[in-house]
Amino acid sequence: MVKQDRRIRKTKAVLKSALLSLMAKKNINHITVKELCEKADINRGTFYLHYKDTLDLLEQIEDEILQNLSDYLAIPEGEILSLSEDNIRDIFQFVRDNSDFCQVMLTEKGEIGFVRKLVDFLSHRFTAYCENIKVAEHYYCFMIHGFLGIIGDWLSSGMTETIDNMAKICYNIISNKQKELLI
Amino acid sequence: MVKQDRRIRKTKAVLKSALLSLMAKKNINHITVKELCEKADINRGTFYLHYKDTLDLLEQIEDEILQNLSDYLAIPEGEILSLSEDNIRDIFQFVRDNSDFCQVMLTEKGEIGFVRKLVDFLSHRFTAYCENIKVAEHYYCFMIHGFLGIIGDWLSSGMTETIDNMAKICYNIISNKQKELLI
DNA sequence: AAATTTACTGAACAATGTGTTGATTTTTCA
DNA sequence: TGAAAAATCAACACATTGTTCAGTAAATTT
Repeated sequence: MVKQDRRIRKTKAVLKSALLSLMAKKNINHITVKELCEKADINRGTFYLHYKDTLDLLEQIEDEILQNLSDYLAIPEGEILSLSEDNIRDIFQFVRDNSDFCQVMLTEKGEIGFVRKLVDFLSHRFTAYCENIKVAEHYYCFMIHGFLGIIGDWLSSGMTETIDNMAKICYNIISNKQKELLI
Repeated sequence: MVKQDRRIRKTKAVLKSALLSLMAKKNINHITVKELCEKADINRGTFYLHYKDTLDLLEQIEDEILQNLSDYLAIPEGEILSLSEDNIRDIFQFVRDNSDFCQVMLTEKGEIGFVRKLVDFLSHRFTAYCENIKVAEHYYCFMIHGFLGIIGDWLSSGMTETIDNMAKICYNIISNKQKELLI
């Protein structure tokens, strides 16, 4: 993909940050193109040059974040990851590095469509090593939703716990280390 | 709460089913009061007699379903439930009995606010029996999100698996019965 | 550095949806 | 059946939408 004109990059960036800032305060349903453009200090016509509506903008932001996560995890072609403590820690790190976005999208302010996209993404990268595929699918569905649930809680509570602690807690739940879990 | 006028009950019922039917096809953002009322064959003024906007209607539907779930689980005052296989089965049964609502609200069409409400609801009824409160909270957050994730998948795939099977799979994951899980 | 291309602006526009009103009709329920 | 409550209908001022077009500013190319 060829590099975009600097003006376009700038326009998209301010619209992105304006939308996230508005979404922190109100539901996406109640955000109009008009107020978004006023917040971003962008002509309304310019918005329509790039996006269909606010939801279209939101979806492009989502896709961008997923691409960044994909680059960040940097999985060699064809390989798959396990839910190791290191990998879990990496994901917590990514969430904190993108907390402006994640704080909005993975908590009560967010949009269920993105959670679904994220689940699909993670499901395809973290795969089971057991033979019974059917149960394995359910198993990973469960683990990834549980993992994302904890991430959501961590974000909602202002990310006060350390990343190391959170990764340890998650890993212990996933690998069922009950003893370590209850200490 | 005193029984409502039959006309009001009827109005609310048609609006509810019209909204769910529209939400199955398009995002709540793109549903206007006008088209909702046309679908429900209700005067637009009548809608505003009862609701502020479409989101207000949706939230009232959500609260009603949560109340029904609460009645259905019928927990004696002050008691708490465990994530037993029976309790899990009951919840699957409730989801199937209310599949018109759940199919919309617990899959990609849904609204994240309801998932959050449901997590809070379930978290308060299913509580840990270990002393370390902090970890217990995370533990139950994880388990309930995982559980709801599987329910969402089950709904998305048309509820083909039997309730007994789903309950068994969930229970085995939660109680970490790896052997049964992999059979 | 000049020329060319591209993006943004500002203003206007018709079209559509919103939220409310008041008078009238219909339905409920006691 | 008669009083009360709810739904209807039409109308309204208002806001947002999505598009257009001529003019301006900024970026890229040569």
